[in-house]
Amino acid sequence: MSDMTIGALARIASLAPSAVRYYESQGLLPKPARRGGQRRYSSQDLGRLRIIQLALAAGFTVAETRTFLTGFSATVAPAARWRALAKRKLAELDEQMERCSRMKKLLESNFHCKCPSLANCERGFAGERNVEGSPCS
Amino acid sequence: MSDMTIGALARIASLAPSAVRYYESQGLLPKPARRGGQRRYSSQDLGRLRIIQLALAAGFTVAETRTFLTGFSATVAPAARWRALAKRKLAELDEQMERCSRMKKLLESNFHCKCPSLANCERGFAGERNVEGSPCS
DNA sequence: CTACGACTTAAAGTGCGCTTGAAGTCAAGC
DNA sequence: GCTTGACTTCAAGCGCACTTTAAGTCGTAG
Repeated sequence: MSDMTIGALARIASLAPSAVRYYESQGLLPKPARRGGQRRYSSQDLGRLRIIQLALAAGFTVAETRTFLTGFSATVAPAARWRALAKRKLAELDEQMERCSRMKKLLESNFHCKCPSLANCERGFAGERNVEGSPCS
Repeated sequence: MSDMTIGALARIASLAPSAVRYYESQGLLPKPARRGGQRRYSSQDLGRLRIIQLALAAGFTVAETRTFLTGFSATVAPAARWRALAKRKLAELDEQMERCSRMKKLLESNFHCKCPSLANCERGFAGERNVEGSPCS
């Protein structure tokens, strides 16, 4: 599992080698050991990469992700700032899940009627009455 | 509620007038009536705008959102295609909620220990052992 | 009449998260 | 020795969702 090239690591994580280099350039991944000028990665690096992928997929920016991975090294109270950011992001994640849930409901409410679009049939959307001409059953 | 200018509509929806014009240019909003050359919006337009905002916030692209709003007008089986896309997006929304949930757990697991970063303290992350030197309690 | 603020257009610019291109290096196989 | 393929760097390019800029129009108040 250890001592992977960037190509091998990228294949396992299902992303492009260029993305891995980009993460390194942005301080998300540490500068790895090299052999013959080429980067070599361990399974620990893979673990870290998976955290990065999860964070980015969950909507974190590269800067936020870096902060969570590396902390606030330059401040007087790094842990306190970390917790403050974490708290904010936890709230944002809740909001995002709520939005996804609402969008799901909107889609589902239209899925089982005859309307081929949300524009004609808006039943299920908060407070909206059916638009005239909607083929809603 | 009806007969709003673009500025009024944008203020209510908490976005920039330029964003509303952009949505119109992308076919998300219909071309509104005009008075003295200026766009006038109804509360129905506001309803549609709120759907757009929800869809985009939930991770839909502009093109996907347009499809859900306007349907597939040029195909032989619009409703069938609409349903196929809706089904795919419902699955994607589930995945996104799952990712958010996993990220929340990762953040929470680190929130209550002494680590000021995820890099040092990775407890709670699937399969990961504590990194040596981690101040994890 | 003039000044003001909010609107209009089309085109160019921005920020983010990468990707691509060009030119070069390295190790293995024939 | 030479080719091959995967790697290297750095800079430029891309797609998306807007935003900004420049120059102009409209309706109201003074």
